[in-house]
Amino acid sequence: MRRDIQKDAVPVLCASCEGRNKGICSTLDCEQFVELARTSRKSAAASGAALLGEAERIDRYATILSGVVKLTKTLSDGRQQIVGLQFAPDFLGRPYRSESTLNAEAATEVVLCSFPKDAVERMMQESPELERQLYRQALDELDEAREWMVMLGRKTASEKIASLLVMFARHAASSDTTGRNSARFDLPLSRADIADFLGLTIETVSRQLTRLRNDKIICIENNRLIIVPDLRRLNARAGN
Amino acid sequence: MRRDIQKDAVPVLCASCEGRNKGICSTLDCEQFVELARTSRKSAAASGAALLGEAERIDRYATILSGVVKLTKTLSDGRQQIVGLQFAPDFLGRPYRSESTLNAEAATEVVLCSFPKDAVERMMQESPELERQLYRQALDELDEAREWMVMLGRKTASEKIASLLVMFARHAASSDTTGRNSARFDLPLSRADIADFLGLTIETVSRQLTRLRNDKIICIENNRLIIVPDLRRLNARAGN
DNA sequence: CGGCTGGTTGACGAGCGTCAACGAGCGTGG
DNA sequence: CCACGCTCGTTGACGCTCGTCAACCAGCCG
Repeated sequence: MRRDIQKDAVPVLCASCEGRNKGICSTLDCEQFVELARTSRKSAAASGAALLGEAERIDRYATILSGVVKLTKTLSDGRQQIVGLQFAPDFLGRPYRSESTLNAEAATEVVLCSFPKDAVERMMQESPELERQLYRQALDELDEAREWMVMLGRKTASEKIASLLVMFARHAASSDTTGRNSARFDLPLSRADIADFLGLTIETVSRQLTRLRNDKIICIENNRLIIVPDLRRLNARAGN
Repeated sequence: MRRDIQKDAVPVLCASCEGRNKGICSTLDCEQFVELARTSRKSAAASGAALLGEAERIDRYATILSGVVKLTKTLSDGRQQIVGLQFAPDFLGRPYRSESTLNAEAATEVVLCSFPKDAVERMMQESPELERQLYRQALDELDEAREWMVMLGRKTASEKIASLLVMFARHAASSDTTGRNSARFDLPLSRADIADFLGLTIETVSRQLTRLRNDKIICIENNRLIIVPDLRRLNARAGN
C-alpha cells in the first residue's frame, strides 16, 4: 500500500500537463523548469492509498494534479485527527525536515507529480520566487489550520458540519459559476473522514447530516452528492 | 488600549539588545542590520494589552524580546479560541496580507522590537536568508498548530490539561538544566486563557488542575507556580 | 447466498458545559 | 483601620450534548 506514489510512473510530458501553469511549476523559469521536469514522475493513487507515513523518511516532494489528499495524525491508542486537506495544485511535503510528522493519504483518486527532495531543495536555494511561493502556501495553510482550531475548540457538532459543507461548497464554487447562492458538489470524504476532520464520531456526523436534510437545508443523493439550495441558510448554521 | 505596541518607544541600542543574535536579526548581514535598526522601535506592553486587532491594518512587524503573546480568534457570539502562543524570539506578523485575521494580545508583560512593514518586506526581497528564516518559523508554527488540532479534536479534558503543562514544562526546561525529570515554572496564562487555549471552560480547567493536584502529579503555589515532581507521570496523562 | 463495507438510527450514559454560590487577594475610599 | 467592590479561582448541583454500544439496512463482490 505504501509507496503508491512511485508506481504507475510514466514520463511526464509537461507541455500538456494541466499543472504547468499552476503550483510550483508556474514560478520556475524555462531553464529550471526543464531541469525539474527531467526528474519528475507522474503517478496515480487510489482512494485510501497511503502516500506518506508518520516518522517515515521523506525523499520526494510532489504537487497535486487532481484529487484530494488528507493529512492525519494519530494518537497511540488509535484516535485519529485530520489536520489538513490539500487540493490541486498544492505542494505536498515538509521542507527542512527529514522525517514526516504526519500521514498523508489519498482521500479520493489522486494524481501527483513528484520530484526528488534534493532537486527541489537545490532549486529553492537558487530561486527566491520558488521559496516565496512555498512560503505563501505555508502561510495559507497556517491560516486555515487556525480557522480549524476555532472550529475544533469552540463550535458545536452541527456548526462543525455546516462549516465543513460551506468549505466544500466554496471549493466547488471557485471552479464553477461564481456568486451563486446555491451549490452542488460531491463530498470528497467518507463519514469516517468527516468525523476525523471535525473531531466527532461517525454517528454524530450522520445524525447532524440527517438533521440538516430534515430541515431542508441540504439534499443528499447517493450518500455523496450534496445539494445546497440556499447557501445563506447553511451559512447561518455555521457559527462564525 | 490598542496601539500599546507604539508607546514607550525608545531608540534601540541594538548592540546591547538581547535579541541581536536571535530571531530575524541573526540572519541579517551588517549592512542590512544597520538599516533595519534605524527604523526599529523597542516597546513594552502590559499583560492583557492588545497588540493587534482582527481585521486591523498591519503596518508594523515585530520580534518578541521577552514575554508571551497569545493569538486569538473570536466567533460573532463571543466564543474565543487561542490559536497560537508565541515566545521570544519569535517574529510577530503575517507577511503578504494587509489585514490581520486574528487578535494578538500580551499574555504576560511583553517587550517587543518593531519595524515598519515595508522595511521588512523590502529586506525580504533582498535577503533570501531572511525569507528562509521566516519560512522556517511558519513551518514550525504549522507543525504546532497541527499538534494542537489533534489535542482540540481528540483529547479529553484531563489529557488537554496535562499536554499543556508538558508544553510549558518543556519551554521552561529548554532555558534551564536539560534532561531533568522534574520541572518548575510559572504559568504564563490565566485560567481563562488556558480554557480558551484548550477549548474548555474555566470551571473544567480548574477541576482538572485540582484533580492533578489531588493525584500528587503537580503542586500549585499561588495559583500560578507549578511544580512537577515527575514529568513521566505527567506525560502519561497527556495521551499522545 | 453470505460476508463485508459504509451509513443510519435508537437507547443509554458519561463528560463537560451551565449556573450559582463562595473564598482569597487586592486596591480604593471612607 | 475596616468596609467595599472587583477580579480570579474553586467547588457543587444539574442537565445537555455528544460518545458508546448495538441493531439494522443498502450496496457490492465473491
